[in-house]
Amino acid sequence: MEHENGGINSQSEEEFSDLRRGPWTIEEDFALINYIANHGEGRWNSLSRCAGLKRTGKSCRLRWLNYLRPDVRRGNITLEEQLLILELHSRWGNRWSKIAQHLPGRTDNEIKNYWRTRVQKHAKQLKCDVNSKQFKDAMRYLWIPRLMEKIQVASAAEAGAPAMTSSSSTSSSAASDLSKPNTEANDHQILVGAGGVYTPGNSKAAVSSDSSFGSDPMESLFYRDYNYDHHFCYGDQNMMNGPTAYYDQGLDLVDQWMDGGDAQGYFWNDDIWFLQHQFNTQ
DNA sequence: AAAACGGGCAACCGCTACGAG
DNA sequence: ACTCGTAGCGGTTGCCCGTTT
Repeated sequence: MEHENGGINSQSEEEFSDLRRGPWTIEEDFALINYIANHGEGRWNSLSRCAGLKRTGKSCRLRWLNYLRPDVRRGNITLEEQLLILELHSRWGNRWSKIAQHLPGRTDNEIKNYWRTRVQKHAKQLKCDVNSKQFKDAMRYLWIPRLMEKIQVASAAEAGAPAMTSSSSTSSSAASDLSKPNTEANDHQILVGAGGVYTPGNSKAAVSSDSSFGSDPMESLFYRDYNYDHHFCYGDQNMMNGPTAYYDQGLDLVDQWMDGGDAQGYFWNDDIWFLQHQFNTQ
């Protein structure tokens, strides 16, 4: 591919006759780190020149922000982070930078890649579009509650308490209760992982339709955002049809999972068993 | 053993927003 | 009001590497 940097900021960059592209070398990384350590970041075009790097300012900025920055976190996306990503994406869509602001140390690029490689893969395997109502409902009512339960179980196990499992729990499974046809409880309750029943009346935090977060996004997730009346609908008119509509679609989804489910995914694989169990034992 | 394939991820590209002059 | 330089965003590309055939 020919080099065609047509952006406004390309003029000074064009002065370089031999701009480097592609993967960064250790030497380049050190040069960038050392320069920023001594002079700070910003003014990326001049920074690149002064640091002796034959890279565009853009490239330097990206390398620093996504890889070299001291506080950047790399590696496995935790369950909590997965939950946040799913929830925030359902709220904001592909606003990767905005989503990344709520995951300290994670970059927009990493979150974007996670979404594309993991989440979209599952949608593909379910033979539905990642933006389809079907898939979004699956996320909201099956995947997210399941993730929350896993987080609760993990934290309980970490604290030495006997963990509640999907099969042994009587009241902890969001999916199991949500999967039941139209009941009074389902109209007004969202089960928060293994932590018990959440209703609009027992919110631990003020229930608000405000789309912004408080200081702790995770707290918002657990105690505020899983309020059916105020948040789960997200203005989605179809969801106003209530749990019965959800139930029918949930069954459809589970059928799809059984037919063509993922055999590799981490929690997804586990969830196939979980979902099968939930829908077979009701 | 080697080629083909596919997933994951770093890096690039095009574009917009914004502030300074 | 306009131009220019810069920062930042989201989409896309292409490479690397593990797995499968």
